[in-house]
Formats: sequence, C-alpha cells, structure tokens
Amino acid sequence: MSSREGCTTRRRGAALETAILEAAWKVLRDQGYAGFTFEAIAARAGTSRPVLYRRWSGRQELLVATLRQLWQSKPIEIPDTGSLRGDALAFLMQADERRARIITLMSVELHEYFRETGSSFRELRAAIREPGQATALEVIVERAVARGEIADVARPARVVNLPFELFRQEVIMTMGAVPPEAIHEIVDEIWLPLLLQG
Amino acid sequence: MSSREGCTTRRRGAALETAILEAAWKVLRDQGYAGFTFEAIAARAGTSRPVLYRRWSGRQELLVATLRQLWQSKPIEIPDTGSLRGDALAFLMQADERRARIITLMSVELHEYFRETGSSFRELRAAIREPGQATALEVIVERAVARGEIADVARPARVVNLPFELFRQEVIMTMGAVPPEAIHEIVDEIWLPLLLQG
DNA sequence: CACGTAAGAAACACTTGCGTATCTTATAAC
DNA sequence: GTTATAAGATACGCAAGTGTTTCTTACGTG
Repeated sequence: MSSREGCTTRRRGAALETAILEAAWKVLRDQGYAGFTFEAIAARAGTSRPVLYRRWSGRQELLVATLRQLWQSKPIEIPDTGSLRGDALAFLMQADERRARIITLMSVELHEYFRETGSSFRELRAAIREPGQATALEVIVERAVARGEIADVARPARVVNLPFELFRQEVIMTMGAVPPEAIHEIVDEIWLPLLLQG
Repeated sequence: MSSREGCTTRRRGAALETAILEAAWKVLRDQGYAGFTFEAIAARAGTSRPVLYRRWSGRQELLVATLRQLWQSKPIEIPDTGSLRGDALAFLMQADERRARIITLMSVELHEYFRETGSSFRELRAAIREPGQATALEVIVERAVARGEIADVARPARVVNLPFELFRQEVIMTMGAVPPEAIHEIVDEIWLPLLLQG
C-alpha cells in the first residue's frame, strides 16, 4: 500500500509534503472523507502520523490543503470548436473528465463546514470565483452569437448555464461519471432547442 | 435526550418501531449520517441496541427504513389547477415545502452511505419510491395533453421531469428552500417554452 | 390468571482512530 | 567531518462504536 516503492532515501521538506498531499488525495478518492484519517494517509504515504501532525493540526486542515493543490492542478479550458453544439459537448465532456469526481467530493467534504457556518455551496462558490468573470457557457454562447449562429437577444443566466446545472445534477445523482448519451441528451434535446427557438 | 419522557409503559411491536424510526430521523437530522449510529439512535429512542439489531442488520438498512417512512409520511398530491403552468407551479411549491429538507439530506449528507453501499442517490430513491408509479410531472403533462393544451407527441423523460431536476439542483446549491422567483423562472423560461415549441 | 414473547439493561471482547511522547537515525547545512 | 534538524518507528492511554450474549421483567394473548 505504501507509495514509496522501495525508495530507501528519506524524503524531506517540500518533496515530502507533496508526496503526502498526493497520498491524501488518493485516500480521499478511494475511501471518502470517512476514510480520510491521518492513520490511513500516513500509511499510504509511507510515513507516520507524527510527521503529519507536524504540518497540519487535523484532518480538516489537511483536507483544505489537499483540495487546493488538486484544484489548481487541473484547470478547465473553454473549447472553441467553431459550433455552439460542438463547444457545449466538448465543455461538458471535459467537465466530466476533470471535475466529476471533485464535484461529488465537494458536496460531502464541505457539508460539515456548511453545517458549522450556516452557509451554502453557492455562497462558497461565489466567494471563490473571481467576480465578474463569465462562465464557460456564457463565453460559448457569446461566441455563437458573434458567429451569427444564434440570435443576439438577452437570455436569462439560468438558461445559458442550464447544461452545467443538469450535468452537475447528473453527477450528484449517479455519484460518478456522466455517460456521453446523457450529455448529448442535455445538449440536443434541451439546451439547443431552447436557445434556437427564439 | 431520551424521547420517552417519563413513559413507564414498555412499548412493543409497531409502536416501538415507529418510535425508533422517529428517533432515527431526528438523529439523522441533527447529527448527520456520521452521527447516525445504533448507539445514538437507541439512546434517543430510549431503548437499547439489541432491540435495534433484532429489526435491522445495520445502519444502512435502518437508514432506508427511516427515509422510506419519512418520504411516505409526507405525500405530495398532484395538483389539478386546470392549466399546465398552474399545475407545474403548484407542484414545485409543494415540493419546496415538503421535500426540500429530505432532498438536501439525501444528496449532500448521504454520500458516505452511498460509498459504503456502493449505491447512488438514484438507487436509494428507487428503494424509497413505490415502484412503477408515474412521476407527478408525467401525470401533469399527460393531463395537459388530454386537455389539448400541448401536442400529443413523445417526449423524453428528461424533458418531462426537467423542472424537478432543476428544482433539486437549486435545493442542493442553496442547502434550503427555493424562492418562488426561481420556481417561476424554471417553469416560465425553460420548461414551458420547451414543451410548447414542438 | 398463567405463560410465552420480546423489551430493555448490562456487560463482553474487539476494532479503529485519536493525539502525544520518546527514541533512533538519516541527511542537509555548515 | 560535525552538528542541528526533522524523518520515521513504536507505544501510550483514551474514546466511540461494533455485534453479541445473558439475564430480568413487563405485557399481550389466550
């Protein structure tokens, strides 16, 4: 189970810390927050609990550090395929690949935090997002308008971001990856008809 | 903490079972799934763990029983206002009032349960729902078709049930009740345009 | 009213994780 | 090379929950 793989040298400082965060992520991914214990993480990283306690005071603190590193290591790019449909599909596929797991996790991990602070997913997300930044789908729609693909009319934010809402819903409902058919349904049977009708 | 409140009589059979399920629900509501232990539930119900073990094999089984009772104790009636829009609005308002809490719970709090059992929200819902029953929105659409309000064409289940999906998403994101404006947006800006365009 | 069923109390051994203390030994810096 | 530092191993008492066993006693059935 140890991730040191016969490595005899003793790791230190930043290298050790990175290795621990990687191990922590793997434990979180495989065992969930309930299995996210210093015991399990130390074992997986091939080190011992005191080493973890010297860096983080407890599981919450380590969790934040773990998610922060993970989030920053996997950015999502806004696709530019030349068509509204292509962009939407590519975007959702990418989100599926890169964010499905994190989305499920976040709703669990942060729940304890929500309980304590009385805040919500939405508030936290708003606090984290850079203000005034357009969502990927807003950019995608804007480009389609510029190409003349769809009419240049005002659209409610809820309509523009609909695919991602439904995608997230799907992720939460199934606890995992969203099959391509579902993504196609969302785009072809709901979103495009809605955008094109105007 | 015991819910027996000076009750000296010894409860039996169905009465005892109901009392335990009520206690279980309170524990789940107050302490979350992490605190949903036989120990805590037995204490809250004013009984002992063996009594619980005689009925359910473990926390997962008790959880399903608890949610099923809760779900069925607050049935949603399918509104019949005479118009598609009125029915949809009334249905979502009712869902908001009666289901917001349990939905939050099932989707956010129970990930640990899903992990333990290897199941998902969708499966848990199936275990709780009475089988073979049409969803409220399916009935509402059917009636609208019968009235001649909308065309009699085949519609994907995803389209028919869209309002509830979006409603649920809203509940999860806000961790609570959904404001009426959001419900109106879902119905007027998304669902009705989609249904009426055909 | 007698009796069988099951409620409820208490204890069992066991497991997992916590947070800390102690000690060694490798290694980076000087 | 010597030395300060921190890695890594081991062990501690503590707490909470598990699943089970045993025993007593209340209560509904007949």
